[in-house]
Amino acid sequence: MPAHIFIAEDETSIITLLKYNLEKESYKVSFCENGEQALKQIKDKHPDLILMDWMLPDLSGVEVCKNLKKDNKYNDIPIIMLTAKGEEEDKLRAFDTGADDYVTKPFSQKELNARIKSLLRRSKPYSSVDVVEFTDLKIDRITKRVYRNNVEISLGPTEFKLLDFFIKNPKRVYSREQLLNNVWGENIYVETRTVDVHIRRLRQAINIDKTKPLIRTVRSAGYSLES
Amino acid sequence: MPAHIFIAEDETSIITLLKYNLEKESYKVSFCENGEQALKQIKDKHPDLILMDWMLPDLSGVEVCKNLKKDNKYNDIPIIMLTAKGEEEDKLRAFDTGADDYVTKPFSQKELNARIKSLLRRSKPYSSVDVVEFTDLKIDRITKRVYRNNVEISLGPTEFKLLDFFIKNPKRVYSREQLLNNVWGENIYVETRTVDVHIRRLRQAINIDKTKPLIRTVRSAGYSLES
DNA sequence: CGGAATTGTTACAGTTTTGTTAAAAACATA
DNA sequence: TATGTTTTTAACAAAACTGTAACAATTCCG
Repeated sequence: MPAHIFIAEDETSIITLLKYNLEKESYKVSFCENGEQALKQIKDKHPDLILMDWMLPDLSGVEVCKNLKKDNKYNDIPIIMLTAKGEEEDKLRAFDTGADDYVTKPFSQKELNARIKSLLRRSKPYSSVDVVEFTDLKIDRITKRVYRNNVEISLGPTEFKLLDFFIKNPKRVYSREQLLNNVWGENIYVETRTVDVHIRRLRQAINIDKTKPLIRTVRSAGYSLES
Repeated sequence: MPAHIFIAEDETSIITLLKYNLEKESYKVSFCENGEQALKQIKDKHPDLILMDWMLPDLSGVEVCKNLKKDNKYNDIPIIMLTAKGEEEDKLRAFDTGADDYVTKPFSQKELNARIKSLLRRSKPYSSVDVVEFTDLKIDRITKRVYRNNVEISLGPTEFKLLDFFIKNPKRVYSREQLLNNVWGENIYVETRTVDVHIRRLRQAINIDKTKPLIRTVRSAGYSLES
């Protein structure tokens, strides 16, 4: 289970470099080149650590940072600010907004890696984001347990990941392709019909006392988690 | 209850400055000017954070750091290295020995304060007690003895470390890689399946009177300690 | 030194999980 | 109602994963 690092940075060359470097360290990496998108994607993907450019075209990195730190759900994600300016004022402002560390461009890859490792090591073992509830469903990512009405339910690994993904954005409809990409992985070839089968297995598992269906089929579009 | 910060630093002028500054921020401050003494006092006082000079007259800061990080009781105390050298090699070595951050002298007081705040915010609650209990299990880190229902159990060194690690965060599921990193060490090459074998040995050892299983297997994820 | 304890590796068996397929069912629309 | 499309369901074989025992290498200790 590699740590997932999110990069918000508008210089393509830096992204490329970072991505190469971090993936070599076997982190899972995703990125985004502007602030609005970054905020959205971070809330969606909930990475383990964020590398954030101090300046971003539309919504500045500082703003994104502030926004995240205000939200209980996301303020535990450590953030490293990437800043081109060496001035002290900026550094302090980075910390003030809630950043956990910063590096000044151009930075040493090795040093960055060390800082990342240090932050990941220190990040809280349990945080509110690890236990997510939706209606009578509860999923604990730390203990890998799932409950319905406080009754534990046993799920296979794929079904767990599937539910975990759905619960991040309940009510949102995902196509089979989206589910394959997010639950199975990006470069894996699996039949789209396979999703149906796992949806069935998940349904079967969470439909303890034939209450509400919870997983909705949207014909010719996909599936969603409903209350 | 203000956070207690310990300073290990041999330049009196810096100590004075730091002390003045930190007490103004209403931290409780204590200090020491050489390595041997520092190590002793740290173990005695168990501060919340340490500012450690990279070079100390007798026992270097690096050595003190290493020593602390090896000890389960103290490795959760965040350490900021104070180094006069700006060279990358030193910085990296600081992180390697387990330091959580470093600043280069001369440093900005404001920046240091920010880094301290960030580290304190992020630091774990102490797992620094000698005797830890979890359900009917008791582990004494000093005497290295383990009891179940007050009956002593004999464990090999690896099994002891394994249980000790599990008991820090009971119920949390750890992957085999995480266990290898935390119990065996970071740069050691051991097959992941070896974990299974030691889990079995630990299970065998603690399953005295066939009570509860205690160690849970989470398929495709790892193991956890359960009540 | 010699025996006991500890350690990491491997192979095998047993079980669970997974993806695929095909048939049945459900749905939408003319 | 008839028809074509989409989803549900069951069954099955392949793949993945874990538990266990046995073994050799190493360390520990009297």
